[in-house]
Amino acid sequence: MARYKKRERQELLLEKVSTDPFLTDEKLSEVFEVSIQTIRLDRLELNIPELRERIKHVAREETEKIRSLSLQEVIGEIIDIELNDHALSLFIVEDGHVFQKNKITRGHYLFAQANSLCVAVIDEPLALTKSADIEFTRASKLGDKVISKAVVEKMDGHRAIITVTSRVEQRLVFKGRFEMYYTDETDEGEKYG
Amino acid sequence: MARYKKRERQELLLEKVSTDPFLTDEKLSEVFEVSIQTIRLDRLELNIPELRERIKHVAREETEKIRSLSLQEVIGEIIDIELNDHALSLFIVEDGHVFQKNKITRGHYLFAQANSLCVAVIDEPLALTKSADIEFTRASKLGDKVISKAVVEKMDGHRAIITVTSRVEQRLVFKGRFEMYYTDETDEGEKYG
DNA sequence: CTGATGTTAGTACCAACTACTAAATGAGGT
DNA sequence: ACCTCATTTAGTAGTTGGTACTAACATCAG
Repeated sequence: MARYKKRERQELLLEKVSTDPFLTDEKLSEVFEVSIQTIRLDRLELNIPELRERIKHVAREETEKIRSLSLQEVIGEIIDIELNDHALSLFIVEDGHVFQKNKITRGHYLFAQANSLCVAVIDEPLALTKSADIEFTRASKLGDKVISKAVVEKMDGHRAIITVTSRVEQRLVFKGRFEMYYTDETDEGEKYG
Repeated sequence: MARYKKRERQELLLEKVSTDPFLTDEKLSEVFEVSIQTIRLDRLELNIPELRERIKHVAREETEKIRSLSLQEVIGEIIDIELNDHALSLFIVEDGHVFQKNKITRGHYLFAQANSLCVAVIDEPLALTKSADIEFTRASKLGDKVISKAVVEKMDGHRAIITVTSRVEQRLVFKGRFEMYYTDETDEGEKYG
């Protein structure tokens, strides 16, 4: 392992640090077979913060991601809404949403966007999906911006019919017809899921 | 704000630190109006690690959570599978999967379990959901163990029909009929999503 | 050979600690 | 009021993983 020249080492350093932020300067100096000072100069030039700052950063970032990925009320970001009438949301397909092999979006994320949009558009304390007919008309892929539109067709008593269409650059990727159950009693829930 | 007595202070300390792990001993000593040494004695007695260790811990823990919640290939754990015939999976409803208000499972997680089971049961390089008719028959809740069963009804050419039923303690919570598109060409994907 | 670029050494200093000793302050109990 | 034990505070030395700075090498190209 002949030592790298500056340029090369710095590129590898960036990569190393971003894949494993838990490396001290000392460890890095061993990996690259240079002195600690060299590593520090490199970090200075590349604006890589010190170990503790890096860790703090991932800790904060990840806690936020957790909230936005798993605890969020809605998959996708709502960009327009008229309660009990219609709603629009944007969902950007990221790495975790696709099949690794071919980068095609997993169907259930498109469904999740549509489903949570239906829940959101209904202006009642409790709204649950009762049934749905759905169709995936085209494959969407990593990086796509999926715009989903929900239109409330009918509301009577405790039942709403909503049609959803999702498009990437005007082209339909998903459509569905959702039957929702809703009520103003907050703690029902022994009926549907 | 009269200062607390030891017992009380230590309980509050545990709570404080777990809700916000980014607090230094100095900040904590200000909050509780005691000296830094007192805080350190408390941490010693309660086995609370120092700031840096706490941060390191959340940073590592959270990165794992991310992977298990968002990047997993299958929602739920496959417990039995006979390719092109049938498959069973178990999905335990956790905090991130339910509505906070009433702890009812969001529909799209049940759909995700069924959908990913359908993808898994088909023994071909590429399998995509083309359409589905689904029904949520009962509400499932936080802590429920949902067993999903997929049965391949028919396979011809590039099309498979799969019926899925999901139950919590024998009681049906979800059922669906999935139409899947599949092919042995790895990089198709311009058809469905 | 000289100069620029790159690398290493070394010092002083910092935050946020641990580990330890020792002194001051309570709060009761009799 | 006095003694006592628990609690709190103070202070010192040492650690990790750094920053910031100065100064001394090393390497190579023209």
